[in-house]
Amino acid sequence: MLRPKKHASDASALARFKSEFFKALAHPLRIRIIDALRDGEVGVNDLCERLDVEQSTLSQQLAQLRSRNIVTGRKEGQNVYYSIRDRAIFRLLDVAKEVFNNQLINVQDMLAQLEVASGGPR
Amino acid sequence: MLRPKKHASDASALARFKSEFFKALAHPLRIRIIDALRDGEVGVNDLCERLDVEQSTLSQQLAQLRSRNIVTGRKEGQNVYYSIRDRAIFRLLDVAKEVFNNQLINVQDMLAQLEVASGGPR
DNA sequence: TGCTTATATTGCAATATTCATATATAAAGA
DNA sequence: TCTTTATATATGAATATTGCAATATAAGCA
Repeated sequence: MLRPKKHASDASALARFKSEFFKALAHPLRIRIIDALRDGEVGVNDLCERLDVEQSTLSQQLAQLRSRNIVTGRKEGQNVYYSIRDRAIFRLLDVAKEVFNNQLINVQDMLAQLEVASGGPR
Repeated sequence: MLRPKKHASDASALARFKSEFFKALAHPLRIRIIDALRDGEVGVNDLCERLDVEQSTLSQQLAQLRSRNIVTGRKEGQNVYYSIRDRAIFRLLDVAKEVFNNQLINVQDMLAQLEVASGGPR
């Protein structure tokens, strides 16, 4: 063993944190929220209509993105405007898109693949 | 509405697929597996020892990475050697690290933050 | 103060994920 | 063939995540 287990906690801790971060991106609605914030801050009300989801559902997902420091909310009067904290996030999404493109499949195939991967339609 | 709902399925489908992809990275062990494959293919047996996990647990997580086209396994005799399909994955991890660095916190703080974000230690 | 609008949070049932044990499969050797 | 070794898969219990409905909070207005 190069490193005794007692000293491996750092690498493992980093892995835990990284995975927490990716978890923030591991939900369709959260991806759509981030995409909706590409061009700057958007109000919750606006988001709710654009994404066509329940208000409480949106608020919950926003809370997750907040707790992972991905978005930040600015309160103005009764409204709250959300924006992305670090635009490097978009690069992350773009690199991800690149990985998809490398796989040379289109969205239709992606969906079919999705269903295979998850053992059939839910 | 700019786009009627019936035509929004593509963006939503892409979001679903992206989130599936990030789900693959949303687990500490899977991150560690990917990291372990940075320098080329590694046998399952070797991985199992390096990562210090149950054989079946490792095999299950490898199956997830396989089903999402992130790794591929090459069988040689009784052994199976895994490798990363597309090295763009590593760029993804590197950009993620950059996001962490932008937050200007160290691993210790990350862990503390983890516990707050998840509502306390598990 | 009471009313309305915007957002957040709580409670809870449904669903999904994880991990270990046990079992299956497949290759190699005796 | 029987045995061993390597890997994969099935089963099931524990845990985590999700999304809706209901409720709370907070700001602005009558």
